[in-house]
Amino acid sequence: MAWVAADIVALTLRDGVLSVALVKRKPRAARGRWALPGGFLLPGESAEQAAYRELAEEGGLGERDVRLEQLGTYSDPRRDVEHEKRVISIAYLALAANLPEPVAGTDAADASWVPVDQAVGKALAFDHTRILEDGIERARSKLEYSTLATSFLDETFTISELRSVYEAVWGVRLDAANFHRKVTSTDGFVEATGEERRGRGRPAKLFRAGSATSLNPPITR
Amino acid sequence: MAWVAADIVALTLRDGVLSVALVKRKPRAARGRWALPGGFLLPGESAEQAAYRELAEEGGLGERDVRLEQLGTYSDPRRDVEHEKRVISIAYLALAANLPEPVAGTDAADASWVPVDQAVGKALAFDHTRILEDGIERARSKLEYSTLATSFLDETFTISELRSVYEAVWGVRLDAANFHRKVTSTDGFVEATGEERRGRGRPAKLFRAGSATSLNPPITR
DNA sequence: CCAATAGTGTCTATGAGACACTATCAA
DNA sequence: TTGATAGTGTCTCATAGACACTATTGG
Repeated sequence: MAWVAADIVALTLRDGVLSVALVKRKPRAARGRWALPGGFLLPGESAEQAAYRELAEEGGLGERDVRLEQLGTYSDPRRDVEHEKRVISIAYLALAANLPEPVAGTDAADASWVPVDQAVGKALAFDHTRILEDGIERARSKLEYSTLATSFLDETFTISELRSVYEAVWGVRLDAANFHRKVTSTDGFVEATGEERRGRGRPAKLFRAGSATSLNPPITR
Repeated sequence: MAWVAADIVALTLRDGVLSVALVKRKPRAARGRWALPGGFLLPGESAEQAAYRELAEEGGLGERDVRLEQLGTYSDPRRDVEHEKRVISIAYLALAANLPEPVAGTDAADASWVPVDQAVGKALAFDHTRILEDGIERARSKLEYSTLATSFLDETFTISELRSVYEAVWGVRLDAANFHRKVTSTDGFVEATGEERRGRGRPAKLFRAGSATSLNPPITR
């Protein structure tokens, strides 16, 4: 018998920096420490439903705004010695665009977006640093062979914005010319809307996410 | 509060056919139905430890013989209506070579290897058909970009044997010449032992698994 | 005009796949 | 010798990446 929690690695880009939602805990266990948002499953609720519920409570996000994917389950009996009962955590990866500042719900004294480089350096509660690292690595590798990158963007976006997702998550520079050709020539990755966006320089065509979910060939890191 | 089980999709090649270990259940819930091997976590035991314990009990396998990888956690509240309490399952994928016939342990009236095509057609207990399908798909896709295929083979093997793993798991024919070149020219995938194996035809050089775990570029399906 | 950003052309090197060919054994 | 299996050579086509170039805007 164990308590089952759903915890969430919620990633977004803030000013071009990959950031994760963290909350300052209010419950007795690990009170006052920074942790991933999450909470226990309610009776009759699946872990995925619990994750969506937590996202709605702490971030005001509906199912349409966010892509959720199961990351893994953490069940080491020593992972959470501060609870009286055994706790296992089903971790989810959530990606979304322009997430609002998270709100401190009933279980949190504070909540905010933290650049991932800083977040992995913080001493997070329980084994959340490990979960966070696994989530970042999952996001990095899924960019290669899936269309996940578009989840970080609004419904319409330019190719430059899509490229900057890759550059922010991977921490590399990509050749703009080759990236443009590759993305637009991959069937189902993006589709043109016919609109344009003006700024400094030549106006950029706008695209929306296509129907494909996996990329073949992949975008190489 | 929930009961937590570890269930295992244990795959091996039997006469060139991808097969999965199934047990006929003896416990009250779903008694007499075919299911994946598995069982509840003991106090103080992680899910991974529980999975290894079940493999040892039902297959006589040590940690060295098998590669274990977490597949996912299944937590739908209706996934297991036959139990009185809620049960969630942490599923593992296990790959091994030449597995012995599984033995019926305390929780099983019978146990055997079943070709995966037959197994997905059986009405397995709970949501085990879904878990099995996820496990097969995971194995198929991991062959592409990891060195997982060598887990299906003995410590030393020929390139033809390695190729037949891909052919059995993917259900395709691969060009022997190109496969040989690709595998031997990928750093760290296989390393020659200097030995040979004789049979009909030209003797085949023997190899063992190299130190690499990920394949770049991948083997394409 | 210039700076900035978007997007195209083009060359090269690499690698996948087709398939002809050579090598080495058992029977 | 023949048939079977292992392994190499070689050609073609596709594509990734480098980078020069053109296109279109704001200031």
